[in-house]
Amino acid sequence: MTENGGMKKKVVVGMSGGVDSSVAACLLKERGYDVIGVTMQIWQDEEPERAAENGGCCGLSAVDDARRVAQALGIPYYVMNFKREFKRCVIDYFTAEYLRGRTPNPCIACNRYVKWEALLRRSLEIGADYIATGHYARIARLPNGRLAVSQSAAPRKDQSYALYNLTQDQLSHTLLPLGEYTKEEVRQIADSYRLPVAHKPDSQEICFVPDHDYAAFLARETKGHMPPEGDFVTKTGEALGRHKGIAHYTVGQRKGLGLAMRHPVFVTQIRPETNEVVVGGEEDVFTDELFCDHLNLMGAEAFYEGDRFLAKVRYGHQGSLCRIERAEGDTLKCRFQEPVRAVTPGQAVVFYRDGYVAGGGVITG
RNA sequence: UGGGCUAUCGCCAAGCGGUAAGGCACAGGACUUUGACUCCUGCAUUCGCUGGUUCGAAUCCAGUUAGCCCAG
Repeated sequence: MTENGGMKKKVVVGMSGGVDSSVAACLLKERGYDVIGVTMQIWQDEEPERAAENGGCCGLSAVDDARRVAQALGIPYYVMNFKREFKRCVIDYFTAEYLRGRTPNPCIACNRYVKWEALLRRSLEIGADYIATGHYARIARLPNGRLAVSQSAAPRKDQSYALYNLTQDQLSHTLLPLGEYTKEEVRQIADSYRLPVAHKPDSQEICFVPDHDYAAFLARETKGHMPPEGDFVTKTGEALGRHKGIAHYTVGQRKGLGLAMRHPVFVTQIRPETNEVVVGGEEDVFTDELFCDHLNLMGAEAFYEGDRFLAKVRYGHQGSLCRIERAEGDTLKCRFQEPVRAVTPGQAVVFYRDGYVAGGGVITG
């Protein structure tokens, strides 16, 4: 017996070796799917001893752990190499954005282009009907007929934001089995099935920059061709000191500026044209309007002036009410009811309505 | 060269005879499947230097050094 009436549906589960994706595979198997475990090799070092220490969502202990889980579940398991796609769609994008003084979100790019494009394509090629991941989010069919990612049953852990850029076609081939569970429940399930990764710590930070030093990573990627030093200035143009190069900063940043003022100072703007980093007080980092481009329509078939949404400006943002002021092509402008902190070019803005993702885009200013 | 002022942690800055506030910066940790933000913890046995007065001085006195300002 299966949930899908008769024919066993085949699903490829992207297994990172962590608890979440392991439980995702486990749950799908329980529900009667024909489950195949796959770990994507995307950036890891070849030397296992070095990579083994990296616990990230895509770390390398990854492969060992994922294989063990697959074995425990009795499902076939493969490692697929997507380094090429990852380099092009994630790392190169990540680097280019920072060099432009913007702040990328690599997880979103990885989801859209590596997991849900490269992995999905190859999964379909080997006869799968779906791919699945351990994201905390759900997928719903809306009254208008469109598919949309909706927020997880566990609000604290909701990861719908990172999936806003998926297409209708991609969603139609996607299962997110963890959407109804909380992190605690997932760990309990892992425990009850005696999965070897039940108590593995959560991943964090950028998977391909495990030491958290993204500036050093950029320097390696660019072979030292980093944007030059420049001035820290106030919004009125007063020079306050020297910065290390625009790639080292992001809007809203406080730490690492080395500026000893009477009060904390934050980056309020990065100006690539003049190589200036503008700083100001806490109040200067709030704004009530936002522009974005590369709009991806998900639950909404279009955006119109006057539409109201709850907008998230970064992963983990609780969301702020806003109203669309202009929508042209795949760009739009919205205004927030209350000022929002650190609206940052390069980051994604995701528009929610009734808990589902209506769409989202890349912040331009 | 006279006269005045100021010298306290990397920066700003309390302190005014009773045994070194605070802010910024910085470091470490927590939080976090992005960058940030936020939170917690740490951070001058010592107050330009040398003497003196005092039970006791960063705080008073003398000298000295440095910087600033006004006279020249």
